This record gives sequence, structure tokens and C-alpha cells, in this order.
Amino acid sequence: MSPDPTCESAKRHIIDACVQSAKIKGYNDACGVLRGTLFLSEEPLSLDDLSRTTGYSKSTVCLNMNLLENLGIAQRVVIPGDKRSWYVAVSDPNSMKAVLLTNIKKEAQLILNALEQTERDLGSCGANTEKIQSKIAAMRHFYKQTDELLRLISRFTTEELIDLLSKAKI
Amino acid sequence: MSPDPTCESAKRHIIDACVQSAKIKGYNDACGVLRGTLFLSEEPLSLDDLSRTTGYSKSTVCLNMNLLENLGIAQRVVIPGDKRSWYVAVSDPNSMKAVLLTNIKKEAQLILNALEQTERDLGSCGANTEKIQSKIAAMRHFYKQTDELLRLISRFTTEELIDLLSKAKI
DNA sequence: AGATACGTTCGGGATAATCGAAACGTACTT
DNA sequence: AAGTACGTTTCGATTATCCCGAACGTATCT
Repeated sequence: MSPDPTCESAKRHIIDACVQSAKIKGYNDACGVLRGTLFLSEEPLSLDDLSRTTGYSKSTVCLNMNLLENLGIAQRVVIPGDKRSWYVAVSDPNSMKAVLLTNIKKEAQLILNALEQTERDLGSCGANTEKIQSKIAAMRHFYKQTDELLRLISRFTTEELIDLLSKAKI
Repeated sequence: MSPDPTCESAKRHIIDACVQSAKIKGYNDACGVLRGTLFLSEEPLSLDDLSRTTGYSKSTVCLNMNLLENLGIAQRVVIPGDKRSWYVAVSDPNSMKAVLLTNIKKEAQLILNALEQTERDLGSCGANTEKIQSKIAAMRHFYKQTDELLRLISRFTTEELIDLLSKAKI
């Protein structure tokens, strides 16, 4: 590839950032290293390529590439007449935006579901739960709005959103 | 508090959701349990309260409440003439919105920084890195936009954003 | 000063996550 | 059929994390 030492050390920044980002999100280091490596490659990489480049065993690479694929960070590319799986980093802005939003979306729906279930169950409960019920209602309202907002945001491109919001009066 | 069994099982949904949400974000179960417990309480809770209610030791509660405070999920309330720390769940919509966005913000700034550093270093590197540099430039553009969008989003309330975006033509 | 009631920090033991080697399944080739 | 080149799964060892009890520091009382 590019064995220039200066060049390689330049790439380290990105890999480090990916590792740190992975750790923040609760994933392991390998995830970050693989993500960074994939992004910095000019061509698609196979599992063996990734294993060789990162130093991780093939099983570890396989496991984590499947995870990255599920997260929408990596994408498997099939080349006809080639058994191997080739991976590329997802670079389409809209897909990347979606990836950034998934965790918030998941959180909103998770909490929203729970709030609605609790609200229902508290209704058929003898005890005096007025105060809690109003708190839950407020919270449900917030997450409902958040959910709605996320849906709207995913309809526009980042560019469009910036345009819309920067023109709006506060 | 409210020892009604039906009522208690209703609350379980919320605590479970908080635990699941915590796990998704890479935090431990205690974080989720504490967050849920705090939210479901009608009054502020002390460390001892939280320890008694959740069954976790005081040291564990202390550790994780500091984390929740740093995350902006819990808030310490000081009552004059009382040594104890009282905790409440942050329920202000704008603060909650900010909490939801922090991870994305962190990711964007982390990656953006790394991209800029790498870009700079690759400039003073002999090897032919045209292809990678253009990839990095594209990526930097995306994260720059994302950063800008996040800044705009934090200027408005969720309600305002919904209003603005739902009126906009696609 | 001593006692008390806090929050916090510090080991250590249990528990879970991580990773590599090897086995496995499968499709294609010879 | 045997061999090959893949991706995947399993298993065990290493490693890191979680959580508790105990010790500690520090105000505020008595």
C-alpha cells in the first residue's frame, strides 16, 4: 500500500479517533481499528486483508466486521466470481447521517414504549399515583416529540437542514 | 413510598428500558437502574435512599450517580442545612435534548479533529496520497456540516424544530 | 475533643468481555 | 472425490469490568 512512515503516522490519528469513538459507544477497540483501517484504504478489503493490516485474528475480524455492517458503518461488497467478502466504509452522507441518529432513535423508542406501558399499568392500579403519572405524561410528550423530530430530520439532507434552520428566526 | 405490587411492576418497565438503554450506550446496569429509580421517585433521593431502593452498595451508587450527573441525566440538589446530596432526574426538555445530542456532538468533533490532523500531516508527506486525501476531504465536509447542524439544532426547542421542518417543502 | 453522618476512594473477588487457535461448513476447483 | 479457499462458530485462556465491604477524609454536631 503506502509504507511511508510519515504517511502511516498521519493515518494513526484517524484510527485513534475511531477507537476512542468506539469505546465511547461501548464497543471494543477492534471495532474502532477496523473502522479506521477500512476508511483509510483506497480499495475494498477482505477479511484476510483486514486481519493482516490490523494484526487481529481472522475470527475477531469476522465478528467485528459483521457488527460494523449491522451498525451501517461498513458495507459488504460482492464481486461476481469471487467468494470473498470485500468491505468498504460507508461514505454516503445520508447513510452516515442515519448511522449517527440510530442510537438516539433507539433510545427514544425504547423509553417511549416503557412509558406507555407503565402509564397503562398505573391506570389499573389502585394506589394514588397522580404525581408520577403526570411526570410520565410529560416525559412521554418529550420522547414523542423527539421521535417526530427524528423522523423529520431523516427526511432532509444535512445541507437542506442547515439551510432551513439558518434562515429561520429564533 | 408506594408498596402496591401492581404499581411496582408497572414501574419495572421503565427501569428495564433504562437498563437496556444504558447497556446500548456502553454503561453498566446500575446506571440504568439508578436512572429509572430516580425518575420514578416523587421526591429527590439521597445516596442512602438510592442504595436502599436499588439494593446496590453505597459506593456503587456514589460512583454511578457521579457518572449520571456528568452525563446530564441526574442533577444534584443541595438543601441548605443538610449535608446530604439529593438527586433528581433532569426533566427539563431542553436539557434532555442536549443530553441526547452530546454523543453525536462528541463523535463529530472527535472524528473531525482527527481528519484535520491527518490531512495536515499527509500534506507534508512525500507519498502519493491523492485518493485518500480526497476521501478525507469529503468526510471532513460531512462532519463539518454535521457539527454545524448540531449547533443549529441546539438553538431551537424541539417544538420549534418540528414546526419549522414540518412546514418546509421537501 | 470525640462522635456522628455524610461522600468518596481503595483493594479484592466474582463476573463478563475479548481475542486467538482450531474445528467446522460450504462452495468451487482439480 | 479429494483439495482448496473462503466465512463462521466454538472453546479456552487472558484480560478488563463490576460491585461490595472497609477504610478514609471531612464537615457538623455534642
